[in-house]
Amino acid sequence: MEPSEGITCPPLAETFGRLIIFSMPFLKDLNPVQQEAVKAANGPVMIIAGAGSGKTRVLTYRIAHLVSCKVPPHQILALTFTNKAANEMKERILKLVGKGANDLWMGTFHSIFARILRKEAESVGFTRSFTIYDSDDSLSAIKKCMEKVNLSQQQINPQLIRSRISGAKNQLVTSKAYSDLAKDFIDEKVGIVYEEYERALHRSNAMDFDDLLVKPIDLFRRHPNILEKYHHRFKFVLVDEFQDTNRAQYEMIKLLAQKHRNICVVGDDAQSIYAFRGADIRNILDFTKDYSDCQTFRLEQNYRSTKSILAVADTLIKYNADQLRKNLWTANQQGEPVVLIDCPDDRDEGYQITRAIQEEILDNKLSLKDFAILYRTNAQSRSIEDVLRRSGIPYIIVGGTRFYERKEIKDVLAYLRLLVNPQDDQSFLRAVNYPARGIGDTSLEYLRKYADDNRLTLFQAVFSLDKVAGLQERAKKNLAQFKTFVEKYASLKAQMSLSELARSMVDELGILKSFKEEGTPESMGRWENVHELLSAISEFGDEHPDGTLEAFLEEVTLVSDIDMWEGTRNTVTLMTLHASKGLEFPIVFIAGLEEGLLPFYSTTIERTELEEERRLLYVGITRAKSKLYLSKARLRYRFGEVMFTSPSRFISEIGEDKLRILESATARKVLDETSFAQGRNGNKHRPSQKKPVHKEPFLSDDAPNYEDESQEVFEIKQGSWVQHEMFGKGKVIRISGEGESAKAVVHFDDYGVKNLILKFARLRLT
DNA sequence: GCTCGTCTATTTTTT
DNA sequence: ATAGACGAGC
Repeated sequence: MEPSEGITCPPLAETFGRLIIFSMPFLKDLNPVQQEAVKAANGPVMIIAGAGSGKTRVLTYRIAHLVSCKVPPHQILALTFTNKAANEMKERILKLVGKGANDLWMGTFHSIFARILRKEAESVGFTRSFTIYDSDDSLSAIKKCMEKVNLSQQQINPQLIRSRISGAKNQLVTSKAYSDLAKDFIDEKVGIVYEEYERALHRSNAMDFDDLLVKPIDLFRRHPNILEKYHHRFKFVLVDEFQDTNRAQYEMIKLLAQKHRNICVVGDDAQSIYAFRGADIRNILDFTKDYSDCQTFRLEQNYRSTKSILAVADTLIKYNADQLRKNLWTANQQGEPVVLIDCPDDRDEGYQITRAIQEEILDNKLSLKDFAILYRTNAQSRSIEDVLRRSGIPYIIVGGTRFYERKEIKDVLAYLRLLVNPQDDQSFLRAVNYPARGIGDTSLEYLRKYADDNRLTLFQAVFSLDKVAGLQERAKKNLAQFKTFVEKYASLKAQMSLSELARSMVDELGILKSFKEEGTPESMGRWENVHELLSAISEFGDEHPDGTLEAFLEEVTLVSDIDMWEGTRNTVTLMTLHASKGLEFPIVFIAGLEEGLLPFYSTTIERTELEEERRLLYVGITRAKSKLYLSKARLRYRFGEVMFTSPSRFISEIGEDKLRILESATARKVLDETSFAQGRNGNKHRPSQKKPVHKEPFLSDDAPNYEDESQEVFEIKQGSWVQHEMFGKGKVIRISGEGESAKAVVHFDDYGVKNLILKFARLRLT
């Protein structure tokens, strides 16, 4: 190993002490271990950071420390898991060290290496305008490859093939090696498809997500001079969420850091929740072997949660056999007990959560953005949404059907992608007959045959239509028109702004018009989505005045759901447990603690998978700052059928002594509009003899808030103009019911018609 | 080649 | 429950 050239104020250990005092007054904000972790600038460092232990703070201060020690920011590479994490960190560093932070190389593995690959594309046999295929694109490419090698989708599920290929890539197994190693029928076939798939990608000048990690490793191994260049460039490498790295990512880090050995990884084995995607906890263990001189720091003080919450988390995670020694503790208050709400069904679960939110808001002066509702599967959001919507509680959902994966969006993007890279066969297939141009499967089959025989891409094949056997004259004409269309906009690309280009193209395609003409609610939704895409493009143009179409497309393919969530709007947030990683909320609900759902399983479950489910719940629990609610339903609709459920094993692992259990059998009746009035006669829903945690302003006469609000409620009638906290101004169309169960149908100027329960909606007259 | 109707899987989790 | 895939008929 050569001596590090990264630091211009050597020897570090001696000078740092003084430097810090003058240039880093902010070190005071750190506890002793955190300070040590920040100051250990040279050599390999591993930081085991428990949940809420100030991990991000240590990472940002560490980088700020390097910068204040005269390390040029562009020599620092920080790899994160989401764009959101990268941006947040960058902002925090900006505050600490000023503008220089803009030169940091900070981003997700995928975006950083996409950037490097664009620069070096030629060396791996691609051009710099290569397309990035998302999992959807890979899947359809794989289907095409299966057709080509005469493998029917009935024989092997294409999804299975995709996940095998992806798994192989994560382990750095090439298609050749895969085929050579194949032992059984399925693996043999996967190997064949894998090889074909690689050829297809290459021909299309496209890479899938996994390639963004694999190709750079290839590049560095084959071209030591290029690796040398990046060694020179990145003298300090930091990796966040190290527990979620896979084999390929680990190799990559190793390659990049092998010269200077200034590698710092931060992670928490207890929060590893992406093993299903190839993340390998062994990376944490291997790190200490590969870097035997590494310094290890353990951040064990939790600054986020109450003692009650942490005790629940700790009890649970102890059931995992695979874990590193760690002792998470907090100096925070004991706090309120963790609540488990036991509900008759999933609809009631939604009611109970909604009700608890309303109580918390009234009792503790909290606002909507203080609440998060977490669940295992996206499908669970529906029953909760229904109740929130009817109660007039604004909410936002992170995830679900991703915006950029919607069909209409991908259709438009396919055109934009073709303008950049006409060789992209997947985009070609998507665009060529949308909107319908009379180019059907048969014609495309002829075209594909010709392209295959002559080793051309589909777009290249369109240049010699006369040589394509079988094509009807009409199909030829239509294909030629399509070609002209793409070429026209490809050449306009240089002359128009991004948003002008997209707008005029969408216009000429008549996409918006046809959605509007169709007029169904679905097509109007699509119309809105395409509009939103166009505004996203304009916005991108405004933010990056010289941003290219390539850059926009790349950003769009590499965003995650959580990246788009700002967390600033005053609404309740709903998301999956996975998406919640790295976030925190004063009050957290985790719904659906039932066997099969959390832990999730369909048939059997391996121990390792079970442990991952446990970690997943652990992640959810440790998001909560002051109060945590768990909930379960005895009946749940799944696959459109009512299913009996049994309580999650995690509940008994946590132990009932650590939980306050609320039985909601009668609460449902209380909330039901028809019987609401009787509900106030001491129809308490808590069987517990303990004092209820909260007053029950909605159920008892002594609730002052209710009196206050009812005054307003009385004046709201049909035709009134009202103001809602979230929906803004609107006009009351109809009032139904009376007293506490009175409901209003309101037409809001900006949000359309909403059905609200007056008591909860907090409408004001305008 | 297109459209309508039926059938099917889909409900893990994601860059 | 629902959207996408697939097949039959126009």
